[in-house]
Amino acid sequence: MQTDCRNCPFKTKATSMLSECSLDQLSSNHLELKLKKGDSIIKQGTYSTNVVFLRTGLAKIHIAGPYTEQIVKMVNAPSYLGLPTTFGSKINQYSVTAVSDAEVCFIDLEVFQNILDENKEFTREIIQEFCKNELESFHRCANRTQKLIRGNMADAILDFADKIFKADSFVLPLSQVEFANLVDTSRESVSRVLAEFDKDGIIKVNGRQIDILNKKSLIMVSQNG
Amino acid sequence: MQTDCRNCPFKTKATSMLSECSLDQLSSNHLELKLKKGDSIIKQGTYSTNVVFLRTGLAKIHIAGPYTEQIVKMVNAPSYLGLPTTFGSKINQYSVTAVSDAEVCFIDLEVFQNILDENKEFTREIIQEFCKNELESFHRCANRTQKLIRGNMADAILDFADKIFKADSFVLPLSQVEFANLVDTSRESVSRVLAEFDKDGIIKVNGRQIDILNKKSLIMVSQNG
DNA sequence: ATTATTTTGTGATATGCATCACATTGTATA
DNA sequence: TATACAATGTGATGCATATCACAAAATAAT
Repeated sequence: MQTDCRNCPFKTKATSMLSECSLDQLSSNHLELKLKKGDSIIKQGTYSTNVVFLRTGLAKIHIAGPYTEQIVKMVNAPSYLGLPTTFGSKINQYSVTAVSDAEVCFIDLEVFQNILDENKEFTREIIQEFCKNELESFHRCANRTQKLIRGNMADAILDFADKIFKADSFVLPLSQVEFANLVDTSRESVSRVLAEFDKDGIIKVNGRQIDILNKKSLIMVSQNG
Repeated sequence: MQTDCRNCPFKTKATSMLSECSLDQLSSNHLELKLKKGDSIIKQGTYSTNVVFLRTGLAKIHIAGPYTEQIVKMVNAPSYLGLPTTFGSKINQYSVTAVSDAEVCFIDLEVFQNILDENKEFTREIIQEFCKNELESFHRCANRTQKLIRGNMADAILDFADKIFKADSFVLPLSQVEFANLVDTSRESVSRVLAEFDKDGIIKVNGRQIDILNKKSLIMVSQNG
């Protein structure tokens, strides 16, 4: 597909400053796709030389662990996906799946690399992104294993509210099984703890609709393990 | 301290290809230090605008979790430390401490940024490094929480052997408390499981001296949770 | 050498949560 | 509209492992 990236309304800050030359190269070397909820964006174990730009929508990054599928991260647009894979082994080390309808652009790695080489601002933004991710994963590592399930679930709910939806009412984009895989627990515990939170008046649960009623309590729970 | 980085024997691949100009800049803008085991390299919560190049030695990256200190990663030389902090908030988000004698260079962030801007090869190497780290943290995330303690301890021992020491006999650079913080368990469990592994003839434990006797068994254990 | 302090070994107990089992509801499919 | 299948709710049970409590050993300090 041939779209002019100059007019892409989903550019990140740094992409807006790409040189004309780079924008041209990008325009003529990317494949734009509209995806539906549940569609696979990157498949673990398959070969790939593309970087994926998530223009719109929400996705989950997940890995086949030794026993179950583990969701390691939720990502919302705009964001670049698949860099670790393409810069590394070329075999995807994880899967990415849309959990909402989404639009993505597949960019050839070589083109992406050229753009990096020729646009310092863009490179900085990418590196910053990596830095942020690394810190996040450190914190996740330090939290997840020390807190009890209630704490981790509170964290996850707060993350959805603050980082993903930027609202205290939202529809969970995950089933309880997926939620469990994100929070490192069992499906049953997710069900039970959600019910507890509801009973305690911290959140209101209605199917997958979640309304945070008492954010302070939720934060308290997240801090008490 | 004024040393000529041109002759530094600890350069990484890409650093060897830095432009003359960049090497000059680096030479006249870094502080070289010799550290002893236990010395702090980066302190969580303090302000910093330095990137640290770990020339020689072994370090641990650790974070104050909600309850205990958590070791999120072991790093051996040569390696750059502190990038996520300096590119992000300038307040160190984690601590780094030498667990062996070590040599480090403190490089001003501005200088480091200039070098990134002017040396594509170097930038690529740094990005590759980030990619590798991200993958590692994903895998850690997917493993740690699904495996039982025996599996995680086997993993950690294999990591030390393969990634850190590149030998099947080594002296653990960590106390049992630290080891526990690395593996997300209690000090007591570390003691017990090490004794078990020894009893089963998988490894030989002598104080902190570890000899892997049966690597296949160890790998088996690591895979069975 | 002697004392103090940290590190390690090991039993007994308590508990958070996974697992199993099945009922119930909700949602696609024919 | 009926039927199949997926997602959820909820009790009962078992188990891995954290925690507690000391003893023993090793290391550091005086």
